Amino acid sequence: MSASTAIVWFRRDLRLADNPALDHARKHHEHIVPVFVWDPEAEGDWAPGGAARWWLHHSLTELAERLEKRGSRLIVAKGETATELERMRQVTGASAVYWNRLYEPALVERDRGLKAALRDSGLEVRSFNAALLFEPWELVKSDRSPYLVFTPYWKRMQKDWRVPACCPEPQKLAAPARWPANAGVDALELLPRLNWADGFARRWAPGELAARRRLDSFVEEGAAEYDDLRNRPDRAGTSRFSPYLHFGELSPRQVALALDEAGEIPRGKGRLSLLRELAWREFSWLLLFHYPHLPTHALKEPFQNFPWRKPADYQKDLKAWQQGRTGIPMVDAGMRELWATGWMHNRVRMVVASFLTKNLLVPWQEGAEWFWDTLVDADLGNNTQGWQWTAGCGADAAPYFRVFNPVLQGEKFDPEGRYVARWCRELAKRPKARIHQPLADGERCGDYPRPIVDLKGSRERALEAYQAIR
DNA sequence: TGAAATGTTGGGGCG
DNA sequence: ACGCCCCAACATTTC
Repeated sequence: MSASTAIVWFRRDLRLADNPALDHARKHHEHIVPVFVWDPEAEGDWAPGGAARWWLHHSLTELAERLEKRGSRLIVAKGETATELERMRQVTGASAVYWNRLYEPALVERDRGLKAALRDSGLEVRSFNAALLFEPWELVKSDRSPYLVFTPYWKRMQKDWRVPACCPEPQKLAAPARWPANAGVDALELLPRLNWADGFARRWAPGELAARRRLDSFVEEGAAEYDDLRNRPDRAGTSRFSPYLHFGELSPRQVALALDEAGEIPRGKGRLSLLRELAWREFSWLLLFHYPHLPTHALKEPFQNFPWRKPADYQKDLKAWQQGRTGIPMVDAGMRELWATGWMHNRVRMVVASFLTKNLLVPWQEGAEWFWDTLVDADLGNNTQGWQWTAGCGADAAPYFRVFNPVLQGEKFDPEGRYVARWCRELAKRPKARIHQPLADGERCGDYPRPIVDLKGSRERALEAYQAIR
């Protein structure tokens, strides 16, 4: 081991365990400089939204504490990444920069340029995989083109499956001779100015330690019932891993390894079900990597001609949807849960997305943008692919004529109406049997709004719109 | 990871 | 006992 210094550039790999860039630095260098650079301009239209910034603030704060406990620091900077890294390199005399890869199209390009520039200036630069079980270029069809249908992709992943290896968490990180200036996390001003995020803290504990607790309790308690309960928004049946995975406080390798190591009994059928969900995540990133225009453009070409309504026509409906005031109980419950907690149950995401794109004929990009700003787990791969899947214009998407009926979905997955009653308090005193129904003519229930569209009529309108591009 | 319309089957009530 | 009808339950087709 040489007495050299390495910069470890943290991005969305905000953990110490199973962090290959950090692990590599620790093995090959004496001194480590952990760095985070806030450079939202580099992310183009997809810099973290409001809810994600709240999460990021707390996650960085915790990471800084954890590093301090190990004799190190998190150097936080704000500005153009290349400039900041160069400045830190000069102060510390670092000879290497390491990071874990990101796959957003804008960042892939930025990082490629950065890597070349840093190497030209004489630094050793290496990047690693910390975010995915398989790289987007690893699992492709034999002609090297990406999979466009999930099932064959999933089969392929199972065929190539290997129990993942995780690198260890360092207990001690040697400080450099000289630390660069540290702006600190607060200087990034990531917290919302108003008290919007107060409810987030009641629901969520960001950070690596909480992530690991979540994983442990899932393996011990959640996994066995996951297969049965994951579609039930009225029960705590999902993994709730999504924000931890997005920020890299938890790696998919750690999840898969924990499930592989757990015995048959505690994990039940949950192991394969959860791995399947991880596979969807991988599939989403694969698509985005190979089709960089996906966040704004439908994968299926004919959808360029889809007769979406125009902004002037749908603005009011979009607002009602965002505020959870559509008059459709299941939809409003979901949108209110999102606003209050920065998260929405996946089943309900599909319901509200189907409602926006099909019943309201609002372009899916509007929904994707709203989710981007309000979800703590907003993730360009998952969000893009989820919206395109629901809108019917993506890879292996639900055919356009699959229109979710929010009343039936509610009756099926929230059978006692407890989810709706929780988020739409006005409806809590309604007879259980009718709780998922929109208000009937003349019926009143507090100030709960009348339905902004007729479900049957708008469904037919959506099917007619589909005829236009067939 | 749909919903609704349409088709089929079979049990039971009834003359 | 038998044919007829009704309709729930399930299956298939269509969007």
